[in-house]
Amino acid sequence: VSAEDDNPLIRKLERIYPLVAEERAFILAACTRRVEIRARHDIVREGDRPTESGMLLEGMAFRYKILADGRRQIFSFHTPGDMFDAQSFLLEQMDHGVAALTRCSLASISHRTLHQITERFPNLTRAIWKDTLIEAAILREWMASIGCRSSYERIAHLMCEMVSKYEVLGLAKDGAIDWPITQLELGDALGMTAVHVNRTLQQLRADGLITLHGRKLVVLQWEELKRVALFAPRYLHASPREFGSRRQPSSIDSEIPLTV
Amino acid sequence: VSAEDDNPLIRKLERIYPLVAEERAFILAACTRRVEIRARHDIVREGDRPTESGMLLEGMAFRYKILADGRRQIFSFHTPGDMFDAQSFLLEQMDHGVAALTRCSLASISHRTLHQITERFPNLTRAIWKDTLIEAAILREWMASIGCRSSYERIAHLMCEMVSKYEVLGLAKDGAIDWPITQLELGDALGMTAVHVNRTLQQLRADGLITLHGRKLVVLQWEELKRVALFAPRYLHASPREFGSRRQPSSIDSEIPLTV
DNA sequence: CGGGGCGTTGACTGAGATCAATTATGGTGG
DNA sequence: CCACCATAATTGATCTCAGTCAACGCCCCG
Repeated sequence: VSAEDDNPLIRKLERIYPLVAEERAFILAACTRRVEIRARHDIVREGDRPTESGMLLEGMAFRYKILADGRRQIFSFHTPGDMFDAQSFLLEQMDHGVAALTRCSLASISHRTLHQITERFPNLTRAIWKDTLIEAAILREWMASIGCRSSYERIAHLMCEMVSKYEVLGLAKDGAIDWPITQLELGDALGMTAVHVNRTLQQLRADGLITLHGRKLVVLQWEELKRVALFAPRYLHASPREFGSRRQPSSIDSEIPLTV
Repeated sequence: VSAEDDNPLIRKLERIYPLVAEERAFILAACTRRVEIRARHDIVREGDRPTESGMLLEGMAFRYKILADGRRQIFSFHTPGDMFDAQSFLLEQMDHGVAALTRCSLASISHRTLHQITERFPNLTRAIWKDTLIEAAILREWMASIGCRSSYERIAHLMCEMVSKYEVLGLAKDGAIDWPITQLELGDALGMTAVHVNRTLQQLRADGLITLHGRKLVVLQWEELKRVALFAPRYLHASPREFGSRRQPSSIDSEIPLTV
């Protein structure tokens, strides 16, 4: 296992866009500075003008915004390999904050280095740009959840999304994933109150779709969960191959491999 | 007035990132093909694999997604100069559709040309990338609206946003702008029903904040509208200077020019 | 002048918010 | 190892904003 294979950002970029050795080496050399952030602490705040962009090595983080009167909206949950504030390279001032959901380990890339990448490595530039576009696509689906889906469907959909992300990372075992998200955070992410999140989770449990306790989510009925969530993973822009690991082989699956 | 000044995309990119003559010329040469689209017709559909990206010259368009059971979410409204599907350059398949709200006039840039831009014009690449990041920032604020704001605040906020956009384009006169959005579309954009949009609009009118009839929106009390909308325009990432055109000069305005 | 969107209104319903306790749970220091 | 505390989860009662259903008017355009 080389150092390159240990870098989750390189692994991610490779998944969405093949890189050549020189590009990998440049990235590897670029993300040197390491930082540790405690759970529930800010990584970047709205209004900041960062001079470097962070990349998640370990742990989970989320983006959020707090309105003038205190209401909070959470926009995304981030997993290792995510450049959660790549935008700060081109947009001087942060229009939202990023905080650690668990203890997080970060690497950072200076904006100066990112500038050099855009000057010298068009291929790498497209890869990182593409990554920011995928994030926007996920944001849109999330918005469709809040705007269109019932609270039951919303939670189911977020679970489908998180399990899919973890599977791509190889961090899901038989539909079981880490779930460090509190019910309050889940509410702020999906536009509902913690109380109603609680009742809806109980409904999902009662329906036998999931179990959830002690920061661990287990999906018991994947097909049914996807159905109720209206989950159509095209928006994740991951190659269909990457979803192949679900353990429910059937003749239909092999005939229509694009259907997830 | 040169041909360059007539191209709304160049004007927009210049606003967010200064260009040199060669870059302007390349863009100008690139957007040749013109298309006219009738109101309420699709420009691109979910599932399409475009080979060129469109740019709005005239009219208004919107992005949307329709869930499996017919519910629709509208994600954004686009004005002249917007590259409403720049993402299709890097994401092969459309995960959402784009449709014309009014009769639209488009120019298109082939993905081959965009590829050349990323190879040869890093500055231009950053400008277009930055534009896609601003769009994502607007998306996030929109999401905060649906997730956190009441329906009254939501509509007020969208109006603030649209007026601000039109002002930057020089298409707003004393708080009056084109408003070709039907109440049904407004509902699908803001996650509420047309009936409730109707009642909420009446409330905004009764409160003396706006008038709205015959595709024309007039803001009567800009400060009050911003206040109830919790409008904090940082997320638009336009230089504060660009909001200076509001016709309410006061001593305070000149002392604190950053306050919009 | 007639039809189809679009806007408007009223009555009723319901999903989810709010308020207020009570019960786990997990991390900490003695 | 255990008491302690803050945070998170859970439960019940009540309320309200917004959805649903249905009807009707208006206006533009063919």
